[in-house]
Amino acid sequence: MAQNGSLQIGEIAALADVSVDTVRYYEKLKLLPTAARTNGGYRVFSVGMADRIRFIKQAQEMGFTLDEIKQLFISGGGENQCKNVRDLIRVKLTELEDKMRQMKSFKGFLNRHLVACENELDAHGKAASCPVLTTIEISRK
Amino acid sequence: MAQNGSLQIGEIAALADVSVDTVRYYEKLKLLPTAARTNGGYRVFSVGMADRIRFIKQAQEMGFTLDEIKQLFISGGGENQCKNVRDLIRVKLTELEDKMRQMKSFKGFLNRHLVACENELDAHGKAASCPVLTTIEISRK
DNA sequence: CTTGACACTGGTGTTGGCTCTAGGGTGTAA
DNA sequence: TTACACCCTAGAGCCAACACCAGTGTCAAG
Repeated sequence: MAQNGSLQIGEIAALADVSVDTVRYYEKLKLLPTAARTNGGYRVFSVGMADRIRFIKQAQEMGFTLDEIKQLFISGGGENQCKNVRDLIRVKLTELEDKMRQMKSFKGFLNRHLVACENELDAHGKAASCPVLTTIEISRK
Repeated sequence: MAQNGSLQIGEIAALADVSVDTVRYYEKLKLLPTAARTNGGYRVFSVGMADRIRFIKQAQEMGFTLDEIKQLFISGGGENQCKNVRDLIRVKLTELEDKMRQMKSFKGFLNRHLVACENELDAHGKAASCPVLTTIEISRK
């Protein structure tokens, strides 16, 4: 609506696929810079802010908390800013790699159970007794 | 303490690396079978329960909610029990694969920034202006 | 100059997954 | 027989990350 490529909160929220509440919340948490205002008191955003919000969302999906993401943005400032960011990214990368390894092995675990499940179903149909449940100690009352 | 290889709540909690509150909480949510009691009213657990608790914790780390994990344990019962578990595992597997793909691309993203960071540091030392922060729109006040 | 869509603030509510507290009982060891 | 570590229950509290609400203001269109 506004010229200059500047958007109001509803528009940026739609672009970034979040709610307006979320945008205000992120501003309050300093995940976004304090937005400028119109005379009427409406926040105005540059289009690029949508990218930043999407970045936040993606990082979140990767298991980062909002606080950690904020650290990534702030990370001390000053002389060693770049170094701090680098260190943070390194830590996050190893965490990510760790988690991926874990997921891989858990995937294997689920896969093995899936196969067992299907064999049992082939052999006994609907009434098959589930081999997954018994494996995970369900039966030890 | 107790013979028979049966443990009390503090012992099983330590084994599974969770708090006693967590164990009681899981029992309340039916993630664990209702524990037997001593005359004095103390819960008693078999050693194997620690495995089950650890399974729950791991599934949780993989992004499953406690409720979903419960579904895995219960999943209807009766005739189609095995089929239900199978279907659930299938859904979870595709979710897991999805997430792993996402993580891989996010890892690449972080890696690229890490490289940029290190180049900048090589070139300008401590005072390097961080290329990550500017990229993610931090500078657009 | 009113209507309707959108925006504002401050506050409360929600969900998941614990965590803590109060007030009490159990059990073994000195 | 007292000390101490552990256990019990019911319920309140807590944190993250929003969602929702009331009461009010803004503003472009007709």
